Amino acid sequence: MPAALQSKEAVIKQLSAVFRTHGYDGTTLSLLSEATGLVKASLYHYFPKGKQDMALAVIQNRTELFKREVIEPIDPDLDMRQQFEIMCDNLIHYYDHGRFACSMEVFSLGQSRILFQAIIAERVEAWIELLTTMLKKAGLTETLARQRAIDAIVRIEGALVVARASGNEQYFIDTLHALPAQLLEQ
Amino acid sequence: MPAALQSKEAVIKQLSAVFRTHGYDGTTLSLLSEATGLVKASLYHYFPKGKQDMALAVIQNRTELFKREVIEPIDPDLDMRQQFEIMCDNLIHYYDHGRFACSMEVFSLGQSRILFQAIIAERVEAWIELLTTMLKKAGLTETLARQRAIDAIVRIEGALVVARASGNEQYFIDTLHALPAQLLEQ
DNA sequence: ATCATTGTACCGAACGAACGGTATAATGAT
DNA sequence: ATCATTATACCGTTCGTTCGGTACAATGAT
Repeated sequence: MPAALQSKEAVIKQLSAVFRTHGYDGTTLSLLSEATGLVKASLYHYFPKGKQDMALAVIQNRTELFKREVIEPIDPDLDMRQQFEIMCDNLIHYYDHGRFACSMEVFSLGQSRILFQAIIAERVEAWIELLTTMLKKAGLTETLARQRAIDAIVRIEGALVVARASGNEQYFIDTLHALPAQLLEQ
Repeated sequence: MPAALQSKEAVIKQLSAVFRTHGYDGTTLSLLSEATGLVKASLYHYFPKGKQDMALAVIQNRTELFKREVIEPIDPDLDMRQQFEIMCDNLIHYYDHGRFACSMEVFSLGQSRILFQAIIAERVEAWIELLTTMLKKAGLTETLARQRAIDAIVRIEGALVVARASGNEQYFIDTLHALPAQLLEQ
């Protein structure tokens, strides 16, 4: 068989940038074609069910990337403050310094909201659980840990929106730099 | 002349719900027609330049609504803590209890990002200034006031995203109820 | 070592449907 | 009679999707 011009993961990452810039409904096959260098028919070779398949691949890729590049690199032997600092640095890269929206944000708008509602909701709750566990390890009570976990995700998502709406990515960077201290304060 | 079946503001409010649910690119004239009960020709009678005009009307309506229903009802004689509490209650209604996205969020995605970038960025900055002024009145330093102002907007926008992504509007309500205390703490 | 076969990677052209938008005639309250 | 408003029909374009196919590398019987 012929060698692929680029790996499937490389293709998905380019799809990801388009979906996260234009949203699901705003993303056209032409845009995806332009971004990947593959014509529409070729995209259907990789993703037989079309646009839905591509969006799903992006969601799965983002989920995996989150684990691999945000969570797993955190050394569990460090103290919790340092762990949160590393996590936030990783998040800045994961979200491309605030240049693109969060996949959970864009896929909860329009048509894609109905298509991916369940899987996105699951990811939000899983993230809340993860942060709650970390914050309990840092010594917070169950209740406070959960509150702060939600607040952290709220801040991250909000910072992405504010950065994009204002055209100033610094709002995102600053928010994430402030986060570790805020999570653990008092 | 024949009386309009509904006021222009009523029409715009229905357009608003569609745009804030589907985003600019995801909003079709069919959806807008369905939501308003007006056929396409009628929409073009009210908004000669079409979809762009309608989106612009929504942005302007939201700006005005924000002033009229969020800010102006705040009694400036109350102490600042109470003023923030009223503002947050007003915001819960302004954002329809988290049922729809923020117009600044959706219009900073896809095509509309290019179309409305400037006007949306202006609105974000104006909101930051407004909150900064209020927080200085509450006794905070310029620097801290501005930080907290940004943080408040970040939290509001983030809470809308988390509520929508998780399908649980309570995340929005809870975040807004916690906000007044957080703005003024220590 | 050869070569027909197979499976993967990719593409050109076209599909019906829906898109945003427009032209124009009919409607009906003043 | 006027004129804001709406209905109908239509425009060109682009949408997501599909079909028929080519290019090419690995395979395996000879």
